[in-house]
Amino acid sequence: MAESTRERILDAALRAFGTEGFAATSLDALATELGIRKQTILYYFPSKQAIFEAVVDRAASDLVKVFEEQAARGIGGLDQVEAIVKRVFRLAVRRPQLLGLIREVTRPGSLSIDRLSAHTAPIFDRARDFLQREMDAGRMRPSDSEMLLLSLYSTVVGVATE
Amino acid sequence: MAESTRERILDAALRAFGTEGFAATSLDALATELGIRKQTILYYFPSKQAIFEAVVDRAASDLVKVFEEQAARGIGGLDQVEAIVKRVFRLAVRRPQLLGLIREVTRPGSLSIDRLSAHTAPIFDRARDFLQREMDAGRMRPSDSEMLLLSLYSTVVGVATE
DNA sequence: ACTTCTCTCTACCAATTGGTAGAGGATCGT
DNA sequence: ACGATCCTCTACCAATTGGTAGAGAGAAGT
Repeated sequence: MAESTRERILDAALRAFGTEGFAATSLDALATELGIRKQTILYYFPSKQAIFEAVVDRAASDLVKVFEEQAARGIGGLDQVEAIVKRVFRLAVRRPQLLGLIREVTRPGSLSIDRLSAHTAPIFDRARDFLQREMDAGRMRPSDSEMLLLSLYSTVVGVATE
Repeated sequence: MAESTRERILDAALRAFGTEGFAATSLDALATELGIRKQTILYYFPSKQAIFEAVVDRAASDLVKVFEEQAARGIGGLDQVEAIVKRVFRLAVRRPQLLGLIREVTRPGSLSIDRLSAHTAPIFDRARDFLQREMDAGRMRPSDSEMLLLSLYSTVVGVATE
């Protein structure tokens, strides 16, 4: 078997949740799309909510992986920030459902928002520490924040028009 | 009566569709929130889809109104563009549900996407004509497009940090 | 007094929803 | 040959969904 049923379910769920939305996606529709029965899905995941959480977990770890890979190169300075943002945005462009998924997670009343922030909190911490270190080392002045924003912006536009 | 029942329904529907999403919003929940019965809603609107379309229509006309008001001042040049973008973004910040609504409209399989573009098409046409005129008049060079983007960006950031 | 129109209600319905219970078919180690 | 485990299935259920039918209240016009 090239891809396990469980993985196939997660793939289809990511696409469906990210484009149609969580509420608009029924287990029956998901199953039909995969050529299986709804109960097969419920064998792998105890509930619809559990599928959503698994999808969020996997998407978040994909994101974290991309982040870590680029962060590990440690070229330092604004170039470092730019490179990371560029890679993350490339991922988002290549898999737009990820953005849709974030939208679903951040909906009011979502039970999975803690799950996402649990994954991303370490990243934000590292980013904060990095900026602090750069500033302490004199490689970046606090007033560079506008420059940073502008730099991020041009990166985003660059990737978008690519 | 300060506000007609029909208007109250549209207000609540905009908030609900824009934040929870179309599929996640049930007529029962909407009615309960308004202290009325679901069938009262269905008296004013023939179907849930019709409510959505009415909400889109109203939101779009709000947007168009803001646009027209600023466009009518006709100060010309990049300042004109900036001023319009600024006002539109202010509206979006003040009523974030509008952005959520756009997301719902642009979902795949949405039947209302034509409805939105019917409202916004004239705006885009006017914008294109405006840019063409400015370029023909020599007040803006085609290579200014990057400048334009940058200008829009700083406007957005400016409004956001406001 | 009677009709008409506007509005909100109760009562009900078929379809779909997420989820449970459990049968049966493979494939495995023994 | 034999359970045991893994997987997918059929059958079913209670709750919720969007929507229909129609009663009744109130105001307005005649």
